[in-house]
Amino acid sequence: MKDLARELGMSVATVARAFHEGAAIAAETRALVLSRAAALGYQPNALARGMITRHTRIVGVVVSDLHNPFYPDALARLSEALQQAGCNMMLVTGGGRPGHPKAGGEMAALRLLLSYQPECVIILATTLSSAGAEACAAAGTPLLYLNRFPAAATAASSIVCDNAGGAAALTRHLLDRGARRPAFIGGLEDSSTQAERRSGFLSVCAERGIAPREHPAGAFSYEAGQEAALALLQGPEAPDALLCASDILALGALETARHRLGLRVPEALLVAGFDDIPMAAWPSHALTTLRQPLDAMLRAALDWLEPVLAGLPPAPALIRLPGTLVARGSTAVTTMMLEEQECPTP
Amino acid sequence: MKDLARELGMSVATVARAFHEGAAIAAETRALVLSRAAALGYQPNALARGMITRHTRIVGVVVSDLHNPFYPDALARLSEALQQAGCNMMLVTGGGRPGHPKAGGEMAALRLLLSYQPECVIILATTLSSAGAEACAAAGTPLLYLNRFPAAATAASSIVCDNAGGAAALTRHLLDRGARRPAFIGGLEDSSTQAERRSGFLSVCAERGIAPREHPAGAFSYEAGQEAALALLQGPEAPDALLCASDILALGALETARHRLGLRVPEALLVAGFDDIPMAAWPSHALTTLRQPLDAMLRAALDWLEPVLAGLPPAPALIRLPGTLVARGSTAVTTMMLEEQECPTP
DNA sequence: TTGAAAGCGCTAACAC
DNA sequence: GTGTTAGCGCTTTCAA
Repeated sequence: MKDLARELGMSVATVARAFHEGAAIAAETRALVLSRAAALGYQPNALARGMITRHTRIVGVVVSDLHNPFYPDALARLSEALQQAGCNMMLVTGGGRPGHPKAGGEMAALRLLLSYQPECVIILATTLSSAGAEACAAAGTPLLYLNRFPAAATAASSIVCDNAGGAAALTRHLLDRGARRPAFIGGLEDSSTQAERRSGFLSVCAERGIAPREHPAGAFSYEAGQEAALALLQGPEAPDALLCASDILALGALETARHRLGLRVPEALLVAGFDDIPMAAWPSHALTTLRQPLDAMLRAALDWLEPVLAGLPPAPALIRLPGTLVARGSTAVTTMMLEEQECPTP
Repeated sequence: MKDLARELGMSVATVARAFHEGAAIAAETRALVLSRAAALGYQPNALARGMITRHTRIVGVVVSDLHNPFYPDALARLSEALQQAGCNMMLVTGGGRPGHPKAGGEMAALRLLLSYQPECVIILATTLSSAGAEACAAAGTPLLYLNRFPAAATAASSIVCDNAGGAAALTRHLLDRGARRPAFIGGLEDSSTQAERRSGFLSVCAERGIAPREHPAGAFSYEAGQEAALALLQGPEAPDALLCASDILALGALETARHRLGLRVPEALLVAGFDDIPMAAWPSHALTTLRQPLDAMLRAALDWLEPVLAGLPPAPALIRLPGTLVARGSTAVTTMMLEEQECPTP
């Protein structure tokens, strides 16, 4: 910038003003500066700018599990939205469950992230313990949870799908289609998503007087779904319907039920998931699921972001948006089940 | 930092030194500073540090298509590797093909990224036209292509899978299993990946004296695979084998062939992909594919990164690593095909 | 509308 | 080992 100023015979201050929307500068001066800058490929240094203005236009994003296809999808949309808002995304990925060897690395990465003075941190994950929230609080960085409800202690904001309501709708759907021995396959033990979905399942079972079964798969992964299916579906009194805490779990269970245990879905077993990842719609799977309202969630996130980028304190929000039940072949009513329904228990 | 220095009765320089590995500072002084800093949740400002040292430890990453499951996978590993190297990742996502409405946004985002003075930019994508490379060159930022071979003009480095060799191996695999009318389903028109995979296919066809067929799907997506299958597989002289330029394409084609066209795979149609995304291994799909050597590619990327982070000019590399053919059910030899093979053309 | 000058938070010479 | 000083590239008062 100093070079540019010298070359154009102006002060650095004038050159700097050319790069600012509302600055007091003659239109022609600005045009001159900008054209010369473009020719040189010059751009103001965002680090230096950030130091002075105390606005970096960096948004930190923490994603725990890119292997669950829900997250790449959400991340892509979030990234697009941030780019449109003129922000830059710093990404931290964190492997696995808290207490896991990798969890430490995640915290270190978050701390490193915070040292770049991001405008805020968005946690797009079911994990990351409260330690992360504390670190953000200590740094004075606003925190938004997407798809996770914060622990009671934190002052963070949160935007989630109505997990309990969605799971309840799915459970009713399963029961209405003739399920008599439904089971819930849980995901990551200490995630709010899992807890809420489970409670939706349990409450509908209670309401209908059905004994709930469940299996803690321990993770939101295809492999966990496989293991859960193997553990649950063998033996005489096996479940006749599975509500899985996420689609990727459901697909692992579904594939295992069909191809390893030889169970027909939906004839002998109903399966439902949660999220509506792209693979759920593939005809081989045709997985009934609850579609998360991603668009609405991101819109809410951007609304939350607006004051934060303007330097104002964020409006602490706890937003819960309803999803949509998407019924597909994995819970289709077959003739066999209709007959069962007509003459329930002997 | 000033506050900390005052509180501890030291100069800012001493406090600063506590945060640097090799700095000349007494062990006890350092311990004192670090413990007080930890208590306050203080961390040095990375922006200020970056300005002086001219090392930001920011690595820019451009990903074009998070909807293709290959990329989240690669991104997750890259991110982990970068975090381990003490770097922070700035992510730019870019929608679609060049010339597309979104392509402009991608360039704007890249320019914004460059203004944060990243140590380098890694392009994890088949797209992003040479304009991106020029912008990096103008900014003096080293550029590494992962999974894309650069245009002749650029000075950028590149790490790719041996696409031509892999596609050739797959083509031989298909022909050895009895394919007589193989077709290639291409992806994004102007990507090097697509061009190299296509050339591998064509050269083996030529070598074996087989007339190649092909269909330009126009994108590396499930939907493009669906459309390609519909366009190719109807009519009397339809292909009996598909080599798809990527797994996600192949899965779109495979699902459509089976569920919409009623074709049996592998009995009536062989299908192979490229990449080895997780879904390829799911039993419903059991897709034969060529596994990209992601681990080796990332290792090579880190080797390339090392001098760059040290401030040295990067060793311009054009690294091509061999993949592994993974044979699965979608190209299994069936009795029917064996018979065909035993008495080829009447 | 422009220029001069101060300073954001930190590091790196250089003295001591 | 530690303090002093200058300055990274920019924005932003304040005067002109």
